[in-house]
Amino acid sequence: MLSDEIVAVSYLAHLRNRAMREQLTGFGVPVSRFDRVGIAMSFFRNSEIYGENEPADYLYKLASETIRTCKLLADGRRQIGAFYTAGDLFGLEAADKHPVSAEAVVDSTVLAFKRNAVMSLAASNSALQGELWALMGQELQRARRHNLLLIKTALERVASFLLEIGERSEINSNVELPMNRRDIADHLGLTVETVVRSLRSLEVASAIALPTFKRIVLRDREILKRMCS
Amino acid sequence: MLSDEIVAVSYLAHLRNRAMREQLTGFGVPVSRFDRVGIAMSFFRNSEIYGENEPADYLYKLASETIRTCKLLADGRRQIGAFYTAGDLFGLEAADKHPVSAEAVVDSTVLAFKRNAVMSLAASNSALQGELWALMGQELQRARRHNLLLIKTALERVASFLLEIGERSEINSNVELPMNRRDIADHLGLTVETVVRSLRSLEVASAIALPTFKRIVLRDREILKRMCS
DNA sequence: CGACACTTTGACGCACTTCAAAGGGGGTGG
DNA sequence: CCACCCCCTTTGAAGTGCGTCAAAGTGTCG
Repeated sequence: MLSDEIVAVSYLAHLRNRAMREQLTGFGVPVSRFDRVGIAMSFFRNSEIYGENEPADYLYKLASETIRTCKLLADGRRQIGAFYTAGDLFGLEAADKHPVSAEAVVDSTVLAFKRNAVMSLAASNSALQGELWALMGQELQRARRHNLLLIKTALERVASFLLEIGERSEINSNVELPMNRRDIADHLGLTVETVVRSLRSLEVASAIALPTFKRIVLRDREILKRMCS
Repeated sequence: MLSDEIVAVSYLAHLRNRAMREQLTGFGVPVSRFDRVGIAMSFFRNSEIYGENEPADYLYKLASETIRTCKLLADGRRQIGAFYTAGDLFGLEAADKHPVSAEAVVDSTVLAFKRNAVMSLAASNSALQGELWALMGQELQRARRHNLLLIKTALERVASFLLEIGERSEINSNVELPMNRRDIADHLGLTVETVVRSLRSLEVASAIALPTFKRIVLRDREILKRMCS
């Protein structure tokens, strides 16, 4: 049983564990077999959940808010591989070390699962195994789509990015960005200034509106789609 | 048994099947559980092994030469995701469609395996399952490393590329490039001209030598490493 | 030998970066 | 509640790395 594996990873997590899991049920977070067990942990914004090359002993499910995975180059350039939102699983690696680090974009809560426990449970549970397989597939797809994005022009990258995060909240067109311009820039392989100018030019083209820094209204997704490539 | 699944995928493959498998043993191709079964198929250079969005019914092991995986943008831009060399497995997807196409860079030979057969065999064979899991992990790592490459400068990209293909033939520093400049450019997200100029400037820096179009001598890997970022 | 595809080189233009400075917004303390 | 500060965002001007276009050079195959 996975529940046997629950240990106090941090004192904070230990204290808040039960209360948080109870809170989580009210958050509209998708429910799966992962939700019943695992250690609830909170992270302040910009704090590190795990670092590059650290042992990948845990697998995480994001309970609330937003996480980014990063890779740093020697000269300080930063690559944000992906943003994860509530309900997403992250931190699963085929190798035993994390090739990227994970940080909280804003104050966030995760459920942590012992990798060994999950993997050994999967050995005898084909449904779980399928879930993990699908997860790896999604990660691969995500990485490949990002590759494709990185060969596009600045405007195309920003438009693609907006559509991608817009998909997650399809119903209304108001998108609340959890990350700042620097995060977006490092995700798209651009500078902050270029991101800003691209957003502005999308606004001029009536594709979007920018009521505040962090809120974007997707006024015309068709224009955005046409600008994607 | 997988051997039951062997069918004639193409007439050519059918005819050459046995003879090719016999030839393959002499090629120094790494041997694994995959080599005993599967359909040997040959492809002329630039011919397509499978296309984007085609059903992913087969998994392939490259017996000889070189394969590239491609994605095309609407306006004709091409992204080469990866090059595969003899012994590599490719074409395994979590989804049931190939998200990228695969083409032969030069005349090449592959062994094809029914995906269903491999997957169902893996269900009862944990060693094979581990092999497939590791393969997905490699693909993910490859994609992520490529992401990182695409945020670098032209010179850094070319240097990284040379070191990567240089790793495969570590012993001597003579690298025989199977692909042309356009393939390299489309892999690195650059133009042919920029690739050429970067190679020339690496030659001027005494990092490499270019005796012919397709042969590159890695004269100083330390310089290349320093130029990687 | 000639046709062809690929590679290389040069000149020029542009998209994005860099550098600099001004313009909010939100939080804290008085 | 206002004032101040800090961080983030935005804008402008100038620089540059890479793309584009054009043409010459090189290897290969019939």
